[in-house]
Amino acid sequence: MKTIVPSLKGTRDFYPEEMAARTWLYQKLRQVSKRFGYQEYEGPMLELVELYAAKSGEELVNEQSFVFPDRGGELIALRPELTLTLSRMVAQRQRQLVYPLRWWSFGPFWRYERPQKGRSREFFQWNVDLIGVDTPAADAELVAIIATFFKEVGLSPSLVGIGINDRQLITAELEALSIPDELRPAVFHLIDRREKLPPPDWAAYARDLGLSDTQFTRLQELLADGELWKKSDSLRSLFAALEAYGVSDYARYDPSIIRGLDYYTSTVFEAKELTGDIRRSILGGGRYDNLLEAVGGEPLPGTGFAMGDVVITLILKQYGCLPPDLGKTTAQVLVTTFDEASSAANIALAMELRQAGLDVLGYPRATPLSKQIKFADRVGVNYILILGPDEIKNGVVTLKDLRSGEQRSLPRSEAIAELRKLLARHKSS
RNA sequence: GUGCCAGUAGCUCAAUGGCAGAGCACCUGACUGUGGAUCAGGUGGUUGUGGGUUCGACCCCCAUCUGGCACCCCA
Repeated sequence: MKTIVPSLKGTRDFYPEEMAARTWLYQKLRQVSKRFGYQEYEGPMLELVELYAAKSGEELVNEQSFVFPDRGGELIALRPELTLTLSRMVAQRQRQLVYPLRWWSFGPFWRYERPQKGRSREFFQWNVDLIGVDTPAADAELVAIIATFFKEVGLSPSLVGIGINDRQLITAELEALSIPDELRPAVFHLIDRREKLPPPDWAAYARDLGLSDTQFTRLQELLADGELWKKSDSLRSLFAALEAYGVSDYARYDPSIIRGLDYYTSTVFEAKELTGDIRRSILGGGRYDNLLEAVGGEPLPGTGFAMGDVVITLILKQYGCLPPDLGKTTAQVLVTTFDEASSAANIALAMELRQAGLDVLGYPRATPLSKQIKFADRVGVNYILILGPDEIKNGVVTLKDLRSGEQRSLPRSEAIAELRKLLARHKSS
């Protein structure tokens, strides 16, 4: 074997089958986003590092981004997320945009992390944001979009769920426990770790942070309290709205959801697979009411979420939700090339079909029919047309259905209409 | 960035430190105007890469790359 220059760590090659899966996913996202009236947008893949500095979270920008100096010495980042780009784009036109603003996007992102199942260095992300309103109903709309998407791709509430919490609620509870403000980020992190660490380690971590025994006990009670949300006006409204949307079966209160990014101000949520072995979250999001100010705009509330393509694709594959014929050609017909003499007639026939709107493969060489039929079979075309000397003499074409194996000859002038009929029937069945 | 596990044909995997193999896939033929099934035959490898130990290395040692698991972080 010759040496092939390897692909870069953490990148993926999209062969036609994977590309078809990605496009399929994109179409689902697009459909759901549109259904809720969101508009598609896109930002640059390159941003100045300072856009992210201290707003996304130390680690994300300092350790987990691709950063390099450009020829002028400016520090450039391959975008690790979209929310700050979105905030900048909104801030730049803040006075002329119409609110509430609803935008969505699907594009590539990069994070310099150690690749693992469900995590690559280059990935695609669905971003959906609603800006200009700070109501629980706005958060509920986003959760409803997620639930609608799950339903649309065939993931039932028994397979995936959306956990919801409010950082303000937890903050208030921590204050009630006399946990000092400066300890809050650390305690948030502690809460975030609970399901990951064995209980003794978790307890040790809490002690190391300086929590007293009573504070620790109360914190555990908080996290076990499935009714805690009832103390929060906004969470009560949010869950009531989800009821109205008819998506309550996907959503549930989860006091341990905190999220890592620093810019979330109140509502936070996260979707996960409920039963399977994929532990990484499918998507995450929340409310970020200070972000516009942070990038130099006027204060403006916002809420949104992001879903990576890697985990969701694994899950869709696992549950057989992806269409089965993704690796197949999308061509509908193969026009064979019988021999050199009839080659021109075959090319002309193929072009006629294309002009009629059919997706048509030709065969760029005269070889035995057996080869061409085998090719059609393997590539996944269902119909083939044969136009050889006999057919040309009689003004007909031979149409073969590869699934049934049946074939018949029909007047050449009727070929298009007949194919359309067969394709329409096949599509509807 | 840390620790652990793995890497052999296109794929899934064998091979006590002693001749690199099987199944599937692929190609050819049985079948020169007809695919799938069956049968017969065939192609395919610098054992991830580079060093070392050894008479001899897929096997042991070191480094490195890639993937996976647990961290870290997060989509």
